[in-house]
Amino acid sequence: MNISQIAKLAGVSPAAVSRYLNNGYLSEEKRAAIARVIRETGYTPSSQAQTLRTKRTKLIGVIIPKIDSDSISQVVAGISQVLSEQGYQMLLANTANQNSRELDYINTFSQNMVEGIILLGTILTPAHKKLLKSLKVPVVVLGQSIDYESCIYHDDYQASVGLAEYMIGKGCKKIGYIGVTEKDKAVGKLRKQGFLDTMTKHGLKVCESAIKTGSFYMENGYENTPLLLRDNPDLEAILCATDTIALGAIKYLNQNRIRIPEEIGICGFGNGRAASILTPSLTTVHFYYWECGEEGAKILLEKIASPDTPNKSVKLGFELVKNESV
Amino acid sequence: MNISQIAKLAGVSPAAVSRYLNNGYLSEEKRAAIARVIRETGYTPSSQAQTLRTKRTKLIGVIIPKIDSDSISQVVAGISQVLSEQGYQMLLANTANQNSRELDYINTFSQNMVEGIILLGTILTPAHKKLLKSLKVPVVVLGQSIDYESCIYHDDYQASVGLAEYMIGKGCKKIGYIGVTEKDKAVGKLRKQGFLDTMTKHGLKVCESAIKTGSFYMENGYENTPLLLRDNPDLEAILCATDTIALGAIKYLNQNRIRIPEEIGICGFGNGRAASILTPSLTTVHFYYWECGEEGAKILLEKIASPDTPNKSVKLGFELVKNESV
DNA sequence: TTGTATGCGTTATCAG
DNA sequence: CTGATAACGCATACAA
Repeated sequence: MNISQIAKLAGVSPAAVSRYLNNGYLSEEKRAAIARVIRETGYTPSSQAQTLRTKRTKLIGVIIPKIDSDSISQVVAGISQVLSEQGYQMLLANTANQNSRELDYINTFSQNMVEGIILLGTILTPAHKKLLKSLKVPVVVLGQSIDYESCIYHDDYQASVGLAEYMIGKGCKKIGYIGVTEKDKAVGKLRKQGFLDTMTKHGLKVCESAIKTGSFYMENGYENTPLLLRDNPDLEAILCATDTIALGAIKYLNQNRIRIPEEIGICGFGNGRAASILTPSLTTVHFYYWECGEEGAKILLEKIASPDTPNKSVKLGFELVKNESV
Repeated sequence: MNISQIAKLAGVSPAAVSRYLNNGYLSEEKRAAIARVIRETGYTPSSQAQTLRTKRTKLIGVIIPKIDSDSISQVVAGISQVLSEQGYQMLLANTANQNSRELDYINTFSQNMVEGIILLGTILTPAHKKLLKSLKVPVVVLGQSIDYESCIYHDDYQASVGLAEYMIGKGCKKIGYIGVTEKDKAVGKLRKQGFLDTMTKHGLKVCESAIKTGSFYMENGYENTPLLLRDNPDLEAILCATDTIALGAIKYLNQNRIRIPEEIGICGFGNGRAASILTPSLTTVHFYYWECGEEGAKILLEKIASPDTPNKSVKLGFELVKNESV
């Protein structure tokens, strides 16, 4: 069923039907006639053909490193809400932690298809910068601070300082750290730096063996905690770069009957669902993930509406969640 | 940049370029010439125009009730993997638990855009049935058993029987239940029925006040647990229809220093990330969520490839995760 | 206010 | 093997 068949049935020209669809000039009678035919036939215009003409797809590409993560799924939920309110659809691409696929998806998306791209950033390489700057479609990067595109990010450094101060305030002096690759500037580098700087400020040493690095998964915490304890028998607490890593650490400690926080204190980042349920509940920081997605989508839609809007970079706050694990 | 400009630059006809793009008949020299021009210009074909001709969008619509859920995000991850392997993109629609929006999205998707739809089912009404049966595009329903479309679902009933048997085997006689609306056949009705049937089979009574119903969120468990305890002072255990609900119950019990499992046993469904981390760890059943998404996507792609494939309905198994909470 | 004619970028047909 | 040409379904400039 296409526009000219409808026109024929309604006894008008295809152009009239098009005008009907787009609220153009039309007499009441014709309007009514067309309305009736469309209702009876259940006709809907082809969005492909519309796009071919108007160049508007109403599609936003969203690229994420993984979907089964508390924090990311919240960001996506925030994005999803704003987009659907504005009549946009979300094309979701999951790189499954294969960084190179980010570039592929950015390309695929930008070639055609989407009007804008939201990238949940992890490791942003020079190749990213080059590719992103070359795009015709607007981009917003979430979770990492960059200077060549609009971005929304969390105050990872200060959050880390906050947690470290809190741990030190609780009397911990010998604190270990389990993090992720520093190639991830937000989660890997800044959180670690905030910790180290705070320790230094208080005159506390952190030797090389008290710092471990691994993946974004629970295994990281589970496998590095015993190493940390082996290398630092007098360890009093562990700061983990994410709640998920902290969960892995807790799993190991529980299994080995090491009491939290009496023997070892634990902190994470992200305030995931499990944090408040655990016994003892996990001390962590709350980041505004949902808002991050929401705000990111809004900024992207603004950029689409007026392409010459200057880049914005928004730093979101955080809240210390002082629970019982330290 | 379009196909005829490329053709002009390469000194061939647009048709030749099209053939180049689609692996048609072409001499080596022309092929080389076209390849060079395409490389130099960075040309990519317009997927809209391609679609307009071929009717193929390479888009799959996926409709979910919420994104920030352990189980759902795993299903989506499974779907995502299969689709991307096959060169399909995923259009994700999040209804945010507004059931009516499911119908809207099914309509939007099916009108144009997508070649197939995956629906993560919750409450399937007669309106759903009518709409789904009227669609031209293939559909696969995940998580609910229905007879008019292909579906992949879990053995909710037997899983519930398994948990109930296990609890009874542990000596519990007075068991309460916190569930969700029975309009959700899989999670609401079957899980409850499996529990009730098993209790009856063992000659154990479950009075009305030992059964509570609420949302899919933690609040359900958190708010209904005290009611359950008030109405049934001699309660020995609670079976919760989801891990998330169980987490809410555990939160309440922890806050009120009611020991698990000594005073009250707890079970859930789903084997979410938190289950094994909790102390005591949560007894639950493992469902194959990732595989559910994977299998669903495969079946959908089969249906797209050969539209007259008969409907399939696949029941996935489960595994009892015997942890410490009961 | 209305209709005609044209083109968006591609692919399929068909004659060469 | 190749190229001209006609669709695909729609929106718009322009003429009426």
